[in-house]
Order: sequence, then structure tokens, then C-alpha cells
Amino acid sequence: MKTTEPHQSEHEHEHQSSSHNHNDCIDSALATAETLCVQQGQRLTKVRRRALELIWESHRPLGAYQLLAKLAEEGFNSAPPTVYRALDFLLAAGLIHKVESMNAYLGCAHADKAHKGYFLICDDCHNVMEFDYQDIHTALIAKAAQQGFELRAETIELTGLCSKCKSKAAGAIA
Amino acid sequence: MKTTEPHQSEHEHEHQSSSHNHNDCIDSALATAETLCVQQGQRLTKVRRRALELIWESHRPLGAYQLLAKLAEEGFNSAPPTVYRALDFLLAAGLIHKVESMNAYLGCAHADKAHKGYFLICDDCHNVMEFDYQDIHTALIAKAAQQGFELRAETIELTGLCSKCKSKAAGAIA
DNA sequence: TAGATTTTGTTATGATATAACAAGTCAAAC
DNA sequence: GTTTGACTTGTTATATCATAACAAAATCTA
Repeated sequence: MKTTEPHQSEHEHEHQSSSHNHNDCIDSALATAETLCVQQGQRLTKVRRRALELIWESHRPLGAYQLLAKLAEEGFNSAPPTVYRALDFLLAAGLIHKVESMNAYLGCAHADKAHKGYFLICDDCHNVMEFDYQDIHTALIAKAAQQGFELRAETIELTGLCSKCKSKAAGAIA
Repeated sequence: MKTTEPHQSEHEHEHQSSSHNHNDCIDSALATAETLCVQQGQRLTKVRRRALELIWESHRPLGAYQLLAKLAEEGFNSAPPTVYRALDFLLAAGLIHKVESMNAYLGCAHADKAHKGYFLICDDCHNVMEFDYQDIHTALIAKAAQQGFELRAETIELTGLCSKCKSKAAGAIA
């Protein structure tokens, strides 16, 4: 494994960090989304745009029906296909990820860069940190190729205890 | 990444390989299950044992309700809790894995060895190959630790085209 | 603006999973 | 060998996640 690459950690993005203004993330994500959609001749309609915002406003992965409820509150249609269509669009555009082990959806922090969505999911506070790790990606491609397997998509979801909850747990014992 | 370990591929297990007798796998898996349960003071009851066999008899991951239908045919109770209880037991005992991206369950080929369930899932034929890859595991632990994250479980599900389906696709074009 | 394409509305249903509590089974302690 | 307690299973109901199918509306393009 190469370890000489610079910036291997540059893509970390912690949702709900107390040290960042989440509004900036949302604004940036929406701006990126607009740009990408225009570039690709895709229509970021009202419901799609608002769905994306709501996903970003949530600090943790949002379930489809949670999102649907929020959309319904705002006057959008409240039938399931509404939300699943929006989610399908956003997933296809790479603007969100689905966390398979939670059946929930999360804003993608770097939709404009080709990347894989790898996640660290805290069992305790349920916050999710997306990370990018080119070395893992490269190793997985090679491993798959050994089996004659051509990789198309990767679901990498790691669960455990985040640093905050680990400290909290340690404090509780002491 | 260490590359000097021998046998880094020794755990590959392809379900539904034409070149192996799947019955041997089932027998072996069941024998291992019996042993493990006895060792751990767990009861491999009729329904749990039969559920495990049925999962193994299926050549690809089996959905909970597919399994429930098979159990019902054999006179077991046909209500969902029956199958989910069996699945929960088998998962907790490490005898099966859940493939999150498919909502389906797969026999674990090496329940007696500590390992992580990593999967290659063919988009075309839907066969699943479980693989073990210590180097990835080690790298992920290290990566998580960098973020102060203590890893507990890993969901690694890779989708794409298996070698057979790749050949088939190439043949169709030619 | 006509026709084609895409998006949304609407109704219904399918698929996956759990809650809650009652009844039965088993094994160890008495 | 019966009681006791833990574990397992039965049963009913419901929660949660997702899609099919077709009609209506909006938007793009020629």
C-alpha cells in the first residue's frame, strides 16, 4: 500500500461537528449541486432541491419517510413516490449517499469529485463521518481483480464508537 | 500493507461454484455450528438448525421471507418473528452474515475463525463470494483510529461483474 | 404551438422488520 | 421428581422501507 500520497485525509467531513458552521456546508453543497445539474443537463427541481437541503440540514442520515414528512409539512405531496423519486435522482447524480446498514440518506460532501462513500457510523450517537481513502479503494480493486471480478460499486460502512462517545463512556465508568 | 503473509486468499469461498460439492459445505457448516453452539452453551434448536441449513442450501443470499416460506412448507410457524428470531440467533453466533445492500442472509463459511465478512456481489448473476482480507481490515482499523474512532463492525460489500458474467457479456458483444 | 420528454400526482401494494405479551420447553436446584 | 427460572416459541398486530402502474401536468424542442 502506498503511504506517500499527500492529503490522504483531506476529504474527511464530520457531520455535526461543533466546530464548523453547518450552514456553510449546506450552502456549498447546494451550489455544487446546481452547478453539476446544469453541467449534466439535469433538472434540480423544487422538490429535489428542497429534499437535498433537508438531508443536509439533518445532522445525521435521514430516513426516506422522515424526509417525506418534512417535505409534506412544506406543502409537497406526501405520497412515498415523491420522496423516493427525489432520492433516486440525488443518488444518481452523486449528490447523496445511501447508508445501507441504516436505510438512510446522507449528503455527499464532495459530489464534484469522483470518490467512494466510505462511512464511520457511531453506534452511540449515530453521527456519521464520511471518509475517502484512495489506498483502500485501490486495494479493493486489486483484490477483486484477483478473482476476475470487475468492481462497480462499494459499500463500506464501519460502525463503532466515535471519539466523543468513547470519552463519554470512559467518563461514565470513572 | 504487509504482503508477506502466506495464504492471504485462503478464505475465499465461492457459493455455487460448479466445481465443488455444495453438500460438503452444508455438512461442514452444520457440524461447525453444532460445535460452536455447544462450546458457547447456546441451543441450536430445530428451527434454528433448519434455518441455517436452508440458508446454506440456497446458493445465493436468502431473504428473510423466502426463508420463512421454506420453513412454513416444512411445518414451522409461518409468522415473521419465527424467522427473524432464528436469523438474529444465527447472526449473533456468527453463523451467517447479513448482506445489507440486499437485505439478505448468507451462510458464513468460516464461523469458527474470527474474521470479517467481506463480499463480492455480482450485479448480473447475483452470486456472492465471501472473501477475507486481513490487510484491508488492518488498514481500516488504523484509518478509524486516526479519527479517534473505535471500530466494532465492518460492512464491506462490493458489487460489479464476476468473471463468468464478464465473459458472458464479452461473448454477447462479439 | 405541436409533439415528445420528463416530472409529478395518485392509488395501491409489496417487502422488510419489530413490539408486546402469552404459552410452552428445558435444565438446574431444591 | 417437582419447582423455579431462563430461554424459546406462538400469536396478533403494527411499524418501516420501497415500488408498480397509470394519469395528469410541466417543460423542452423543433
